[in-house]
Amino acid sequence: MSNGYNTKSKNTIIEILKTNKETALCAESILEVFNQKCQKVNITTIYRNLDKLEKEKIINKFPASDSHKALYQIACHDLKNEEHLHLQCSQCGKIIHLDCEYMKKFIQHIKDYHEFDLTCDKSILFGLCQVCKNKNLNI
Amino acid sequence: MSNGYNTKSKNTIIEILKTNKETALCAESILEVFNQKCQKVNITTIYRNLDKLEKEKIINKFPASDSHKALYQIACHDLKNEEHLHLQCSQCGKIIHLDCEYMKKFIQHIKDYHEFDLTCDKSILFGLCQVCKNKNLNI
DNA sequence: ATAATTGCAAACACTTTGCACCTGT
DNA sequence: ACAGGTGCAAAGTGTTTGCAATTAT
Repeated sequence: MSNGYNTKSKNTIIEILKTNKETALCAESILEVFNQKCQKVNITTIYRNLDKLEKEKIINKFPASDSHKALYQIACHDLKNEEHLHLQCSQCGKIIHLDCEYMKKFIQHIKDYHEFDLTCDKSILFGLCQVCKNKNLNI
Repeated sequence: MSNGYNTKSKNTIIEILKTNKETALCAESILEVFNQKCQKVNITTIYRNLDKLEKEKIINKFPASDSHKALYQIACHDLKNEEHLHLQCSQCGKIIHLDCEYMKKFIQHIKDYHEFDLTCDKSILFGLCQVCKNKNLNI
């Protein structure tokens, strides 16, 4: 019934992910921020809390990608229950939530025409964001 | 200049991936087929050949997905150099190459409006294909 | 002949698990 | 009091690497 105890670790992780809404972080990065913020915590605790938070649908887990690390992000409730796709910059890790007509049409088209039901919250499209593109030009 | 020696392992792997065009396989699955087909080979050899074949652009590697394993597929030259997206059924592993107007419009829109350059050959959209959908209903 | 490929064992990185101890309710 | 959370060490999984032996050209 309950979602377990209300521990400091759990709350701190939520807090960290909330202040990093536009980025998806890996467990290790969350640990780093955690340890700067307050007392040291073990990576195991991070993983266990992330698992719980995912089950509670408070956060969203993107399975290991190019970097071989799973990425976590606070669940996006602005977009309600609407299915939407995510873009991730391979360079800086930033996640862009796609919420536009093109995306909706595209998903519907895949369903209708290709007879394929997308699992949006497990699907990430990789690429390069504007900021990194420009950064690369200046090198 | 050259692409190394022409070994049996390398050719067998290409052969296996060619007879599995519609699916993307992980290293372990390729090994299984390999060992049924002919003499035993080590998983290390599979990985090393896959790396080489990817560099030679003969195969396409999709970074670790939901299953935590990288998936490999013979490069799709039917669609020329045209960028296209891939759908993969989470259940049966089938890969669908998307080649339609909606997809092209969608990619262009992401580029123009969201200022994000997709890396199509690293991006997989997960979901459920028609066959598996029906299979699940009959259970 | 000699450069590339292979097998094996060990290393690696990320993640999970077992168990004794600690904390929240 | 006791269910649930934590730290530590160890194990697990997929992948890579070092090195000596083998194979392709």
